[in-house]
Amino acid sequence: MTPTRVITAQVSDTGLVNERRAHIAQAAARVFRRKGFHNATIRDIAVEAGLSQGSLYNYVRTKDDILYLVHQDMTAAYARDVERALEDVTEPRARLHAAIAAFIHSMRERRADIALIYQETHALGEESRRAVLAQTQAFIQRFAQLIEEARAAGMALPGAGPLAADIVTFLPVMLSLRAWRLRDIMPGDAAEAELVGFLMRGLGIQDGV
Amino acid sequence: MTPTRVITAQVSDTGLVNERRAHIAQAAARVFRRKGFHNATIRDIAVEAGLSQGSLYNYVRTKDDILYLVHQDMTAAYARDVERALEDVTEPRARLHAAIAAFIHSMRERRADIALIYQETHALGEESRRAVLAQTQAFIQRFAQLIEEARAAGMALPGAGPLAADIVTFLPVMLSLRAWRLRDIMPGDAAEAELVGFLMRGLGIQDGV
Amino acid sequence: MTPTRVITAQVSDTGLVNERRAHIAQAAARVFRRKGFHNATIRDIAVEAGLSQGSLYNYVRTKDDILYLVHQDMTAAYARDVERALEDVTEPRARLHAAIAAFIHSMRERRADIALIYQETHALGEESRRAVLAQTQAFIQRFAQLIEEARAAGMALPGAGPLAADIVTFLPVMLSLRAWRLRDIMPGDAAEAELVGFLMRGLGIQDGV
Amino acid sequence: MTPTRVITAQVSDTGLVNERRAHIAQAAARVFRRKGFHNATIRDIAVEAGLSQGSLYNYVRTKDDILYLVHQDMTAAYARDVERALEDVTEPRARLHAAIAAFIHSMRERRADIALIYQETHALGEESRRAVLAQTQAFIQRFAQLIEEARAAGMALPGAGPLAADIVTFLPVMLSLRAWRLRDIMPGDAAEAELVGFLMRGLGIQDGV
DNA sequence: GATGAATGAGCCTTCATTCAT
DNA sequence: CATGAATGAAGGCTCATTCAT
Repeated sequence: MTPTRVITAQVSDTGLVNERRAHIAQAAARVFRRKGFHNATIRDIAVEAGLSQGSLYNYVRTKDDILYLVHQDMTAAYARDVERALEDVTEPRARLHAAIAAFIHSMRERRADIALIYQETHALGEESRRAVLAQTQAFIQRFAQLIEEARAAGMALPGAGPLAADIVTFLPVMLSLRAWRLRDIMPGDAAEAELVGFLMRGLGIQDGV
Repeated sequence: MTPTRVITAQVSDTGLVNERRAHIAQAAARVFRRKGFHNATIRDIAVEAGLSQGSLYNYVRTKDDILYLVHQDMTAAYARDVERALEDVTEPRARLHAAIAAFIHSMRERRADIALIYQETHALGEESRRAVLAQTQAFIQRFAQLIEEARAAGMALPGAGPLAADIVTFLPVMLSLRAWRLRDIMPGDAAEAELVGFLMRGLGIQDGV
Repeated sequence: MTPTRVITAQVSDTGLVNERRAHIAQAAARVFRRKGFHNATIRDIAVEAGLSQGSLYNYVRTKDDILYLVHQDMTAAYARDVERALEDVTEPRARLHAAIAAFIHSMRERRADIALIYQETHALGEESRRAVLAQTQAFIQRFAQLIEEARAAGMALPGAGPLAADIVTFLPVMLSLRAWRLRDIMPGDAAEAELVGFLMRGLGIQDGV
Repeated sequence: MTPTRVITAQVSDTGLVNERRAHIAQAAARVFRRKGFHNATIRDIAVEAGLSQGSLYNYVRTKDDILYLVHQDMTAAYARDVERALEDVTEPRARLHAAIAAFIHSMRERRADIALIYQETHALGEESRRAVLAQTQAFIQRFAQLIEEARAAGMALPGAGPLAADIVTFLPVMLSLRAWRLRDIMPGDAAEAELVGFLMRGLGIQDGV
């Protein structure tokens, strides 16, 4: 949510800076998906973004900055997917269910980006990594909150222990990190459904009650 | 199980080759854990292994070979952990339970190695990656088999769908990839216990029956 | 004539690229003459050219590219020598004579470069070699053409068989590849004269008729 | 003829040394023809010779030594071809003709070896190169001698100047260094015939008189 | 602010030669 | 004498970053 880390720029026009950075992050994401972070060069990214190398460095200080921008965007993206799914749902039990389903769906749709995150987070510099993990942490706690609210609304969640939010936000990542297997086993929506069911049972929810 | 990929060596003494390769893989793993694959240099690895750069290349042909050796060893390691846990257990339902618990424990104990695998598999060359994934696939199918046997022995597994083995072999990875969070939440064995419970419920197993 | 092979550059300014490449080729030629292609390092060449290694690679993609540039330049150089000698000569019989004499002279003057070509053409990559040989072939055919024109103009060339152009363009190479001997036998211009005479007689030309 | 350069060996049994060296030179020649001198490794040569690397170094001190042995053998080979052609010919004018024809034939048959010599002589160390050039020089002088004897026997050689022996021993090299062209122009024996004719006319010999 | 050429540190890999067994 | 593992010095090439224009 709140980007912890500040990237300093050569350019002073803040609006321009933000606009360009978003543009750079998107271009970089495309390149990273294609070649991975380590095989992507600054040149590649500049070309994809339609900028000169020199210009790029007016908005970003290091390659690490770019990776950070990409992480931030991607993390924000799936968080946004979940929030969007919650927009029209008010009943707490339904909200928890909707969030889980939305997250699962998001993981499958964004599997390429998610894989990138899980592969390259460790390549971030200390500071960047901390900022990204904080962002992820906030997302996990969002789920903890949803669980709490469902419970407060009377939902029986006998299976929801201290790790519940972590489990719920981790297992669906399988749709990305195990995509190489799932491809051959079953259609994606069936996989999503099975995961939803598994998580529900794991939390101890019987028939959505 | 059956290593698909063969690494050719300059040295002919097979015993020596195997011994040295194991040594190199261990040294490399230490370096990779410290700096990641891309930031680790062959020099680093040679020094850590107590070899000259030239000697290293008598046992390995490329840096990719080293990463492959590391992957293979680590994948074999947790598979071995599971097999060991099964050695004295014969009853199919107990075997499934034992395997799950052992795998979960292994993931926590080997969390550094597991993180390495999940971060760097994509850095493997095509052929190496295929070989490693085949090895992983075999491991997943081992669990599919255990589930099948438990079911054949009369165990009710209403939650075990086509993805059961994948889920069981993926969720515990959380103990590695989310180690940065768990550290602050609860002691490791409690986390293990919670995961075991979650998986059991997810599979639809009631109190171990 | 028409350079078959295209070298891609990192730098886009075409004028600069051409200028620098010419400069690099000359520097490289000096280094190659001194140490041979295989013993010359990119570092050597960069230093000789007054460039950094990195800069060098902005104009050239591989060491092979450099060798190709050198070959191309040198081949063009002696071809140009011959063309220049033909500029003011119109009578076909005189043109053939002028071309031969000019080529012989060029071989002696450029003996160091020619030796380089004959020693290192085989070190060129497949594509480069083909391009250079095509260039050489065009030069040989130029002589075939001159011979044809002389014959059409009524010159008796009883000795000019299918290999005539090859012979005429090969024998003078002796002034380069046997320079180690000629040095001790006779002055260069006398050697040139003897070769001219030999070729003339070989072609069956009597007293320049 | 007289090998100027002495190679010191680790092994004292002279007979064994000579035998092994001949063996090594032949194996090396095969490897060199296949990959060129610079791309051939000592390992390649040892394998081809059926020796261990260590053993090889008992008979030879450096890679340069090997190249020297190969040069010496190859140079001796075509010289021997010429001598053999002279064995049954006594008449001086016929001897000159036979020598030229034999040399031309040898150049075509041994074109791969000859190309190797012309490409790699410059890779020889100072001392080795001098020894090889001395050997070549002796061969050239053999031709000078044959020319002299033919002249003494009454042969008119108006075209034979100071370079005659050099020309006669150089032009036929064309069959090797221009093999890439001749392949497409005419059959090898026709090429040989044309060269014989050309040299004869060049020397001023009319119809073998 | 934009551009893109320049830079230099560093990496993977090869290989002739040595030497302990 | 034979073996073959060990070595270390290079070498070609890449690329993030800088900086003059």
